[in-house]
Amino acid sequence: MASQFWKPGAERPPLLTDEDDGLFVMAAQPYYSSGYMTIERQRQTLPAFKHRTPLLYLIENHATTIVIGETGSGKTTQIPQYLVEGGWSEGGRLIACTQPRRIAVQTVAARVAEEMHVTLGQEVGYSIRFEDMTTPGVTKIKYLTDGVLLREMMEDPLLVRYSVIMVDEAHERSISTDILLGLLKKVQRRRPELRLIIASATLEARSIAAFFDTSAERRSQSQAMDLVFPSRKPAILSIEGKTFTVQIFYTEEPVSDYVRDAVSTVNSIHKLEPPGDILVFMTGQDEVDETVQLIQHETENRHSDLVALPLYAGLARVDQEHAFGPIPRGKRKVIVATNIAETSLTLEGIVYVVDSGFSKQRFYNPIKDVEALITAPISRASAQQRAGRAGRVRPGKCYRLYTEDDYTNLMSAETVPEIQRSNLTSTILQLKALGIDSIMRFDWLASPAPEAMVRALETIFAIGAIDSDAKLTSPTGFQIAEIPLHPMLGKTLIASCALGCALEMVTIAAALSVQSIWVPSRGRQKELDEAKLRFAASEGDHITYLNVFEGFLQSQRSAQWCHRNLINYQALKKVEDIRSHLSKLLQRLGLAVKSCERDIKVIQKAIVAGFFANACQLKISVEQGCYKRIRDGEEVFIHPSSVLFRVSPKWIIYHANTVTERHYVREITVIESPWLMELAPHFFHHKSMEY
DNA sequence: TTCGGTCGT
Repeated sequence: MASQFWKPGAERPPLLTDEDDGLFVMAAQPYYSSGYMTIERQRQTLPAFKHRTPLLYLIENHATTIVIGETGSGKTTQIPQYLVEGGWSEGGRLIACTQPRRIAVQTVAARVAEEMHVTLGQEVGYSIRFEDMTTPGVTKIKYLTDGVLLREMMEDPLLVRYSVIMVDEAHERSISTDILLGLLKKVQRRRPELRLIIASATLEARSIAAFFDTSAERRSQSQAMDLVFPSRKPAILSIEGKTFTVQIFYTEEPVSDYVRDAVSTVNSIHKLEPPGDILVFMTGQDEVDETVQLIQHETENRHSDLVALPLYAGLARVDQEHAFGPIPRGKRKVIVATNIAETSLTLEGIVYVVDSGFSKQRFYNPIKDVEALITAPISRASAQQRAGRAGRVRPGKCYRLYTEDDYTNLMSAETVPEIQRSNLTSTILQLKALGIDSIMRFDWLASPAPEAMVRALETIFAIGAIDSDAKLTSPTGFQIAEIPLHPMLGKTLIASCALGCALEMVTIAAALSVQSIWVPSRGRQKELDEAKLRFAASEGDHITYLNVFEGFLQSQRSAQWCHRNLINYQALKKVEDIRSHLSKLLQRLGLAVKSCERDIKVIQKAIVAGFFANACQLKISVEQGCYKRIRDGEEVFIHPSSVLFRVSPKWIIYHANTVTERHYVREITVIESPWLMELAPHFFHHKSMEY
C-alpha cells in the first residue's frame, strides 16, 4: 500500500489536471459498494481512497487545500489517516480535524480509533469543552470542535503543535468556523509550513478558496511567484459521495398553507409511490406536532398505513429515538422534523423528502440589540441539503412546496453566515483576547455590521473587560476571556469570588450552560410546572437551579429522584462536571471559591455585577407582566418557563432573551434597585437620566 | 396572560 503514496519530491500524480485559473479540480466519479468487508477493505472502497495520492500531493504543495466532499465520501475519517500515513504526524506533530458539533467529534474519533486499531484517547483522541481525551506525545490525530481550537489559540496563537489543520463542514459557516478561518489565514503568514485543509460543500468552496488565495499579494523580490513554496494559491479537490440521484418536484402555484400541503403530499406519496420512508421539514415544534396530528388523523380516516413521528431538539430522548426505531411491518414511516434533520441528525432509509421551504432563523438587530427568531425562506444551499436526505439508500424524490421560479429568483444562494445574524459580545471579547486589536480591520470571511461590533464593544466595556482605548483590562478582561462562558456570566463568576459566593455561582453557571435541567415535557406542562414549584425560590430561577442541584446531591445523585421530579439526570451529571471544571479554573486564576452559606442576597448581587445591563423594571398600569429594560426602555415579558412568570416582581434581571411573538426574557432573578447603583454606578449614573 | 430553529467555548 505504502508504495502507492505520492512522496514529497516525486512527480505530480497523473490524476491531476490544471484548470485555466490554476486551481486543481477533479471531477466526481460514480461509486459502487458491496456487502461485508474488513475495516481495511471498507476503507479502500470509500470514494476518498482513490484520491489519496493526489490529495497528499496537493497538501504538500499548497498552503491551503479545499476539499469538496459529499456525504459519505469518507473525507472526515480518512484524510487524517492518510496524513499520518504520509508522515505529517512525525516528530510529535499533531493533525487536527475540527467539527462544528461535539457529537460528531466524539463519534468520528471513536470510528477512526477503531479503524487504526488503537485505544481512543491514544494515537487518536478528541477534545470538546471540559473533556480532553488526548495523550500528549502519543496522540497523532485530534478531533475537536472548532470552538476548542479557538480556545487553544489563546495559549498557543500560532498552533505550533499542529502540522495540518483540517476544518470540516466549513460550509455551515458557524461563528467559530468563520473566526477560525480568519485567524488561520493570519497564522499561515507566520507559519508557511502549516497546511490547511478546508472541507466544504460545493457552493461555498469558491468563496473560501478566494479568501485563502494570497498568491497575488505583494512580496519581496526573492519570493517571486514561481519560487514560493508551498503555493499560496489554494487547490480544490472534489471527492464524490456515496449518494444517489434525487428527483426534484416543485409546486405549480405558490403554496398558501404548507402544513396542509405537506400532509396532502405525504398522502399522495403513500398512495402512488413504492415503499420508503418520508421526511418532512417544518420550522418549529408547534408545526411539527400539528403536521403529525393531521397525518395521523387522515390515516385513521382512510385506514391507511402511515406512522407519523415528530423529531426536534426539545423532544425527550426516548421520543427522539422513536424516529430512529422500527415501526410495524407493512407500514410507512413519516418523520416530521425541524432543521435538526438537515445537519445534526442523519436518518437512515429516507427515500422521499417534503420541504416546506422555510426554517426558523436567528436575526440580530444591533440597533435594538435583540436577537429575533423568525420564520424565513431557506437558501438554495439549504434546499439542496434537505433534498440530499432522500438519496442516502437509493434514488429518491424531493417535493418542494414552492415554485421553481421562487427557488431560482426568490431564495438566496446561501444562508447568511451566523456571524452576520448574531450578537457578537463573546466573539469580540475572544478576538481581543487573541490579540486582534482592531476588530474593524480584522480579515473577516464575512464582515458583521459595524453597528453589531460597536454594540459588542459597548457590552464588554460596560463589564470592565476592555478600557476606553478598547484594550483588554488586566486582570479582569483577561480573566473573563479565560472563562469559557458568556462574558456577562464570566464577569458574574469573578464578582462572586469577591463577594464570597463562588461555590454557589459555579453551580448556577453550570446549570445555565446545559441545554435544560428539566426533562422535556411537551404535553405534560402542568406536571412540569408542579415539579418546578417543589424547588422554586422566591428570588427566581437562578436560586431555583441551586435548590435543584442541592436536592440532587442530597438524594445521593439518584436517577430515580430525578425521574420523580422531572429533572434530567444526564444534565445534572453534566452540571456537576462543569461546576468542578469552573471551580478549578477560578482557582487557577487566583480567585477564591467560597460558599456564602445560604446568604442569598450576595448571590443576587453577584448576578447584578455581571448582568446589570439586563435589569428591568415592572411597568405599572400597562399590560400585565410587562417590563421596561432600564438601559434603553425596551419592553420585555417574563418567559412562561420562569418560576417568576405571573409573579411580576418590581425589579428583575435576566440571563437571556429572544424576540418571538413577544420579546421574552428567561432565567430571571429578583433584584433591589439600589444594587444597580451599588454594583454598576458607571453604567447607571448617566443611563438612568434618559428615563 | 402561557412557550424554546440548531449549535458552541
